[in-house]
Amino acid sequence: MYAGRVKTIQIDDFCCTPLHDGEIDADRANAMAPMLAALADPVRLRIVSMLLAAPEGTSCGCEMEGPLGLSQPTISHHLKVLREAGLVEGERRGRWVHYRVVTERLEDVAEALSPVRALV
Amino acid sequence: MYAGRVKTIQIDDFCCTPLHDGEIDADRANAMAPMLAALADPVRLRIVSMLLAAPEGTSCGCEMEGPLGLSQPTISHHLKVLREAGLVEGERRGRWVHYRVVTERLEDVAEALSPVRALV
DNA sequence: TCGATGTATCGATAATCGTCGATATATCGA
DNA sequence: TCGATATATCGACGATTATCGATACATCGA
Repeated sequence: MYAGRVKTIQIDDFCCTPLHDGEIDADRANAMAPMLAALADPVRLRIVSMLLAAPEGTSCGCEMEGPLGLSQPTISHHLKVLREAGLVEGERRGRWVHYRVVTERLEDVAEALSPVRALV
Repeated sequence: MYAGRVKTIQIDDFCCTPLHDGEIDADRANAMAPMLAALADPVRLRIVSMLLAAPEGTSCGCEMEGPLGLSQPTISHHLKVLREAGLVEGERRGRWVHYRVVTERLEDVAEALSPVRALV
């Protein structure tokens, strides 16, 4: 075996091998970020959790003002963010709009974040 | 909030049963939101994914400028956000800092977002 | 039709965020 | 010690965000 000569490089004179995209490339990252941003708020996390825990998985927005301690426009804003991220859906029933979590979307996010599954 | 009186209530004159906190109460929501916020950025998602895909699960920051197309201060900023969220750790090796994903933390986030597990 | 109630939108404000250039700090090789 | 390289911090800028009061829209009961 030759002793060295591959170049006069020191073995410590580089940091690491080149990086490449992993499971998540630029396009996927751009698609996922808005969903995570929609969840990255304490109020919206609680909304999602409350909806999941509601008797039939649905509730109207008017029930949320009390528990969350926020104004109606603010809650409407948060529901809109969640809706636009595809994480909840609203269905009008008379005066009220019943919201439910789109569990498939939520699962997708959870799945994408699971490093174990990403590595298997 | 109920629209009707508890007494002379019409069967259709209320929207739904009262809401309570689900799996995620206010404290937990406040604790989780920063972790999700750290992940709610395309650049940081790619950093995490690249680290997970790196040969030994680690890489120095200097390898990221090229693939991400961002300046060194910007990448350093994103790594700091991920560090402060507990999602990555950095270990100094000479001139370089080798970063790795704290997979346990990432699993925690994924777990908390999985509605199936939350309901079982 | 009218008044009451739930929801959405508008406009404003204070706070946060992503990005960069300039600069400081840390480590190595010479 | 000095110069080179990797990383962190600082200061600034434009963009986005969370929140609210005011207001518009939608639906119901009377």
